[in-house]
Amino acid sequence: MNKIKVLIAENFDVYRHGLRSILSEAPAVSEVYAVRSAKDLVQAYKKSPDSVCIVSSNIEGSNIHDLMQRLEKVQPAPKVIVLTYSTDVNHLNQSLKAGVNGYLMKNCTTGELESAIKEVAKGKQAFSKSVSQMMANKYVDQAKKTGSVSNKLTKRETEVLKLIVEGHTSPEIAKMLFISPRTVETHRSNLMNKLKIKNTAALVRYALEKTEIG
Amino acid sequence: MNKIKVLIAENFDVYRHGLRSILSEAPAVSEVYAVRSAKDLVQAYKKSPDSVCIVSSNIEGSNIHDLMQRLEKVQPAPKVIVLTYSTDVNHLNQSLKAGVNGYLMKNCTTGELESAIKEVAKGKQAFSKSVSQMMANKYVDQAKKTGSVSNKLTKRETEVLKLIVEGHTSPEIAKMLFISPRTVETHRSNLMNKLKIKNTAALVRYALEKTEIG
DNA sequence: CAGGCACTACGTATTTCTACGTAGTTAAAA
DNA sequence: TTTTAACTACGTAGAAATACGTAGTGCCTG
Repeated sequence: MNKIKVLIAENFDVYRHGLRSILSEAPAVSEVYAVRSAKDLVQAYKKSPDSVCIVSSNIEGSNIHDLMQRLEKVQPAPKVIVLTYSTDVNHLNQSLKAGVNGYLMKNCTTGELESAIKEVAKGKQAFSKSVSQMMANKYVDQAKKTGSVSNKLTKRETEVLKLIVEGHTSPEIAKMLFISPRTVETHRSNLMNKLKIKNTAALVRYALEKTEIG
Repeated sequence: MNKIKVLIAENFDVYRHGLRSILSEAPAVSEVYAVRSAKDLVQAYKKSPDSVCIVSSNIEGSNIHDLMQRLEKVQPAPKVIVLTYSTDVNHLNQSLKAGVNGYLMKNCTTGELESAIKEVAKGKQAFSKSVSQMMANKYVDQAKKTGSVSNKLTKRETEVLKLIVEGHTSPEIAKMLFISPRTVETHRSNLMNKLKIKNTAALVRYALEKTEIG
């Protein structure tokens, strides 16, 4: 197997230095190039489209989805590993949807990082332990929920939920959204039915812990 | 001014490498030594008690308070900068109480890191912009709250709040705590008065975002 | 076009929550 | 010892939330 070229895109100084330092010493890696922004990454990728890209979840200048599209214009199947700082489930989902090949937590070990790069270079996928455990748990959770997998909320429901989380009562929300208080309560009702939740407290907790609200 | 010795304590590989890489290149720094755990840090500190310590907020093997005490046994006024990954206000408060000299966010720049080390080496304090901004905001918030600074909750109140967050109603909580439902409502009432909060939703949000509950 | 989904709205009844009080006991602090 | 704080408990009243329905309109899709 040929040695692997790696492109790092990370706008935080310390972390970028850390990645470069570790990967420079990795035997499987031949070249390491580090940039700060999404724009620079795309530029660099044009010059060496056979690289494995390591991208920070909070990369400056783009979200993962757009970044992937830009990379795909250069080369149809870019190899991208996302490194994340948070345990935000939404971000993971978005990244997977965007088609990334790996997803590691910021606190991964040198070993995890290296093996992930090797796997992705081979065309496989790579997830850090905590991420794959989390995915497994979610899968079980979903299955438990009577099989109905997509408990996605509608726009309006999300809107209402957001206002509930912000501490507004139903009448207040009604005024804000220019709808009837009853309608707000219908939305509350539907939210709770969908989420198998029985009161406001649990609803707020759900929103803060399992959605991008908050 | 003499060059500064730096001790790094960070259990995450990438970040530790990053710090070492950056500080090795810093002109003001003469020596850099990096360890993984609190225990190792104390050991290393005994050998060079004139070092500035850079400690990860999630350092393995100790909390900040105990770590500071251990360092103080070696040398009465250890110079410690905490690097944090989160925006957790509680952790900041605990760190300040423990007597650390600096507090930086993980996403600080190379410049911020270097100048913080210089400041702390001089015996001054150093906080990253976001941290000092946040402290300023909190100060204003506190001032607004009619001067009453300590809005700490009692044990019982914390207990009740926890159960509210878990989605239990007042009657349920009453049964769990073997007290009257009215008493639970009194606690709710007191909680909301203390926190200037007007309903359950805001209470849950407060608990999840600003306390260790959840 | 028919069917499904989202959004809207209402009725009724019950439960829970919130506001604003009072007050006894106990344990710790001044 | 006096005082303070915490925990307990209750009354009354009104506001809000929850449970259980029904139903019209618009939009998109098969």
